[in-house]
Amino acid sequence: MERPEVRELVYFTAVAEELHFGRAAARLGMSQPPLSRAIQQLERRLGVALLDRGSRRVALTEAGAVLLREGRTVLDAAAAAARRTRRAGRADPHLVLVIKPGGDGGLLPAILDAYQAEPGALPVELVCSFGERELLLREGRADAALLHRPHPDLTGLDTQDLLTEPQFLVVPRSHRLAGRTRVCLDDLAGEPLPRWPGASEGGSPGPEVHDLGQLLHLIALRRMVAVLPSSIRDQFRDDLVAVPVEDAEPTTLVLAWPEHATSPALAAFVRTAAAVAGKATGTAAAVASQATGAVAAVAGQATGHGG
Amino acid sequence: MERPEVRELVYFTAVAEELHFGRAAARLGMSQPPLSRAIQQLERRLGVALLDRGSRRVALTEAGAVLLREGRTVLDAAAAAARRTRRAGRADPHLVLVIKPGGDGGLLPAILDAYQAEPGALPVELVCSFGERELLLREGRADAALLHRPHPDLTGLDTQDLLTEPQFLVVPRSHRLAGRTRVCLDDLAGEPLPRWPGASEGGSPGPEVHDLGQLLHLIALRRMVAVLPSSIRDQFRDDLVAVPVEDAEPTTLVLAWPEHATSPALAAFVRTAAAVAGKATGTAAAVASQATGAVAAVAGQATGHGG
DNA sequence: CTCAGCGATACCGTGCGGGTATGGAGAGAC
DNA sequence: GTCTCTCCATACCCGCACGGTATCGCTGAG
Repeated sequence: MERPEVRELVYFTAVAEELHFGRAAARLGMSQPPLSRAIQQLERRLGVALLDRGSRRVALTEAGAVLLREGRTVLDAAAAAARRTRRAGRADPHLVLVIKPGGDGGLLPAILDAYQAEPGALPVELVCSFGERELLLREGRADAALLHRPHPDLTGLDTQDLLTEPQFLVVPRSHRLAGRTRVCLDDLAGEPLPRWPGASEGGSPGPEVHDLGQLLHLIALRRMVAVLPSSIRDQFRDDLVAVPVEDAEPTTLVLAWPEHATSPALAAFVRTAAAVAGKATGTAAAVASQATGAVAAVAGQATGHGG
Repeated sequence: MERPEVRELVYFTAVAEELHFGRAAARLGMSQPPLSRAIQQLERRLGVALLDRGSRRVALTEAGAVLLREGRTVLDAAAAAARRTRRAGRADPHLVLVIKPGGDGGLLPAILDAYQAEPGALPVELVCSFGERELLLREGRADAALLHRPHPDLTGLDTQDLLTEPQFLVVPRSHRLAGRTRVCLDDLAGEPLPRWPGASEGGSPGPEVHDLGQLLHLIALRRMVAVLPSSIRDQFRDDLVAVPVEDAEPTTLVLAWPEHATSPALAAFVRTAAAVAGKATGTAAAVASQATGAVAAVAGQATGHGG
């Protein structure tokens, strides 16, 4: 089979990113010759040239570009494997749920209460993060996350829809649009929109925002406006108003977890969340509809904890 | 970060599968003591017990079960990385397309012709496989595959719909259902259905089938019947007839490829296939609709080949 | 009680990963 | 042209860790 070793992939990734053996060696905390040798050995074992060595310039070959991309996924998978294994071995089993503060659609208290009432429920540790929430799942740092669809990249994750909400424009009372009964997206031309860490860089050049309080504060200060799900109004300050955005497509709150997860505790949590959301919205028919295979399959197993 | 090494994961996987150090060591072609040590070292580095060693019985801990599952994905990713890299470095760049013989909906000749007319088109190598076609993609052995939706597991793959067809029951002329103008699935109770390698084991206990000719032959011999997409009738023998199955949901022929693929040649192939399929079915609107992000993103790049 | 099975431990050799010193080839300065 | 600087490859050496053999210790079966 002739698989590359993790260490070799780390080395190659460093060189491929730096395009410079000396700097890569420094980054790896080693000297340059063994690094050169390791790359040569990797090339020999794969039977493929990975780098074009001009004496003044190092460049990736086609194969090298492929290995850089594929190797990163291997390294990510290995790191996630280590983290998930360690967490599964903890003496105090618990579920880690990552949320966007204020982004729970008001459902979270009911979900947590209902889950804690389940037999064999584990303590749920909440982690707040504005951006990169799905990254925490992929890295094995969390068991589940509350996200919003449409979402840039849900590959590798399974999901359960919880709640679909219309979107509202949030502005200070004194804003030119505050009196409108509805607006459309074109009305927002020129308005500064929030930008959270990790989100679309090129998009809106507004200030970077890290939590909901800060966001609402900045809106109140007329530094920006935002388009948010309707449930955000539960957490409103007196000086803000929400106006329906008629041509913004509704957003769906989804519970997401790493695909192929097998933890019974996670399965119970997903089931509970779907049931609570279904009860809250009355669409009981949709409940437990779409929780994807792996977790559904283990729903019957005995006990276990977050992995 | 403390990532496990590939070699350690291979060792652990062997022990976890055998639940026996001696047999695992034999399978790995080594002796038992270094294997024991390696597992101990892995456990020390992860800070987690992976195995319960009863003196007569070895069992997986919770953490061990997690690492077994996660480790397999790491090993698969590493093997796929090696294969894709090797293939990208081949002197004769080409695309590998895996098809089910007879399962191309009649579109394949037109797609191949149109693709070869594209600037920078690579030779396309066809690989025929009845079962496990998506496995070849995941393993890095092929660049693209023709599959049918609904499909058991498309995770990790991007897809482009090509053609949606109603399904027909295929029976010999002398069959009791041959004269019907339509049937429904209930009519098939008791009929032996084909079983292809890798497909649902528990399902239909019919003979195992490896290619289309064999399948049609077996149907003609009254050893089985099959429900197949309508385009199958292009390849019919005189002694078979096709009857519409009114309650079988239509099947969609999809072109699938590993997600995050970046080969421009593959992007061109996907574009061409979508265009040909759109032209054939008249639904030009759907063309290039849904070819997912990564490949679409590289459609503009210069040249390259199958990775 | 004895024996057999199996994993852990002890000990040893060698191969490989990593270090230092040096070579050699291309690009730029003059 | 040649001098020099940069940067990767080669040569050589060392220590460790991986793998092998021998043996121990535990435990369950008879």
